Amino acid sequence: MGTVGAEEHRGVTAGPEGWPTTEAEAVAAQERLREAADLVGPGPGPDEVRTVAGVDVAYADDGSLVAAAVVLDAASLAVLDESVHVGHTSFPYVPGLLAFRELPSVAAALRGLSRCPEPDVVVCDGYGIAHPRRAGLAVHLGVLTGLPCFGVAKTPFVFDHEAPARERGAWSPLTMDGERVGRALRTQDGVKPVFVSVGSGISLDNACALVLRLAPAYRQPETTRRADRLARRELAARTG
DNA sequence: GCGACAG
DNA sequence: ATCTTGTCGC
Repeated sequence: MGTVGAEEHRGVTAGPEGWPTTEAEAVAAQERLREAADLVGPGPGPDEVRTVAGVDVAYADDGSLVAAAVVLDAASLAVLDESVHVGHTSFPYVPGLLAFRELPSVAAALRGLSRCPEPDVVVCDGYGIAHPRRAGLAVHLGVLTGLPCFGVAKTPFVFDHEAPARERGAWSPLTMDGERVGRALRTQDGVKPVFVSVGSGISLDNACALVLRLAPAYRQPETTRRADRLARRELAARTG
């Protein structure tokens, strides 16, 4: 259980009051967080979701970063609102503690949404309860914002799963110690699946149904693609 | 005990 | 995450 590097400590004042600055504090915060997550309510079903937000962060070599939030119309996938937050890293990347590196900036980007400040659902780039302490990025953001939230990751991390059938829509359980923590969901025929796990305020069924609507043409949901593109474009514009 | 490990 | 050209395929 080490301490965060000294250079990484600078700037933590920019984060929320009481935001962890060491790995030990972060782990303790996650233990408390899992209690606050809503893993019961099914949340909004596919036909009840009008607006969906996607968030992502892009990093530069010098420690600067750009967090982006994009809100899409769930039916047409048209962009309804966009927001970026420019900042710098205040916590290193530590497997299992990604939220402490990304969330302060992501929260800031969400606060910057002016046209559509309260989307029906938020989609994260990473995991929810599929996490060593059941407190991944999406759980954290869901509790922090009070909005239904789930995660869509690109790699299996440390979980087990059988390959889902080849067709779009096919899925198989993502497990950890025999416990179901998410799903490997095929969003395109013959393309590697994405890994969906609940954060808070929405069921796994509803999350997966929404992911399929958000991914009509590519592996990843449009929310993530749009947020990723926006963050990179803004970072490039501020760099060389 | 050590290493691997979302982005 | 980021570093990076061409290349195979619809």
